[in-house]
Amino acid sequence: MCDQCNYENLLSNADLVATTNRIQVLEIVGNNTFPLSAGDIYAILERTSSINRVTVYRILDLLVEHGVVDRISTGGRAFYYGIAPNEHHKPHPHFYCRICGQMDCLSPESVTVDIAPLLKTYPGRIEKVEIRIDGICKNCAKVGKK
Amino acid sequence: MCDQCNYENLLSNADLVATTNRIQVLEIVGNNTFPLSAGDIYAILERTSSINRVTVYRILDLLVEHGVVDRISTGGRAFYYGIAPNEHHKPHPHFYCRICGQMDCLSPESVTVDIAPLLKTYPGRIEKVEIRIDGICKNCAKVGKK
DNA sequence: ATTGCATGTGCAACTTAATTGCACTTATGG
DNA sequence: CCATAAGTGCAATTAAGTTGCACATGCAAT
Ligand SMILES: [Mn+2]
Ligand SMILES: [Mn+2]
Ligand SMILES: [Zn+2]
Ligand SMILES: [Zn+2]
Repeated sequence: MCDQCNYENLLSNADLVATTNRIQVLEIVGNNTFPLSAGDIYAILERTSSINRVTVYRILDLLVEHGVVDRISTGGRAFYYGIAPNEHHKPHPHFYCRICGQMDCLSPESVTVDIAPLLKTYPGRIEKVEIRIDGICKNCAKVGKK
Repeated sequence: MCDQCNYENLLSNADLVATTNRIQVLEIVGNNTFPLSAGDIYAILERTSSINRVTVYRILDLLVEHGVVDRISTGGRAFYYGIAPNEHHKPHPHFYCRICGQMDCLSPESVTVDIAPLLKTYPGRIEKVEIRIDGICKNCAKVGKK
């Protein structure tokens, strides 16, 4: 297991004390193969822990602020969270199903982007490029809900 | 003024009765050079009209559903709305300032995207590709808020 | 003209996701 | 041990959007 996959290291590398709550939140985000909402994360945690809902929000904010976790917008009302891009985890687009709310990670190669022209001309500070595909996932398409 | 720039035509072409309220909402969205939130749109409208807040939300939903208006997600909590892509209005990315919440339309050429590989392999239905750049706009960068 | 119906709108109440204020707890250095 | 800061819990609040239901308006069939 590499340094980047050890959640305690990920936290301390980001100048964050590795508290039990933080580790647990980060484990859920990191072990999941697709991004989850704060509500999803809390629902999973509360089965085994007595962590407070607000603490989950605060930890997620903190992890986003320190670049450990990525806050991903959806076609819906809640944010989703996934491990932030790093050397072991290339930036990649996501697919959001407008029926079931499930978010998929797409391979970095599935969509190619070039923001060079923007970088040359944009007068503000660019911090993040988010690419999201919206539609209906395989499962929901099968069920035939249009 | 072309057909696509006449808002009453835009509505009837989308099989929507051109009521005063719908025209007014569409005018605000269409005449603006950058996307606005439902709250922004309502704030502008209520100065001169007695339209209800809920009606604004319902009209925006309807316009999105009929492909007249585009619902754009941000790095923040509210959706923004702009004229949907059409032959006079190419799809383009947006910039969202995390400080002031202002959203800019970027030129279609500023970012190039190729989703061909995804289209070949993705098993669900793809309805929309959204590209959003987050960061700090020129004005807010100047003020020096980090 | 009167009725019936569908569409459009207004208003109050509600929901969801997230945030805030403040108190309590835990960890750490002196 | 104490002082302080960091971390957490809980209740209340907010922001954005949604829902239910009543009223209004337009139009077609009688
Ligand atoms: Mn991902
Ligand atoms: Mn635009
Ligand atoms: Zn789905
Ligand atoms: Zn700004």
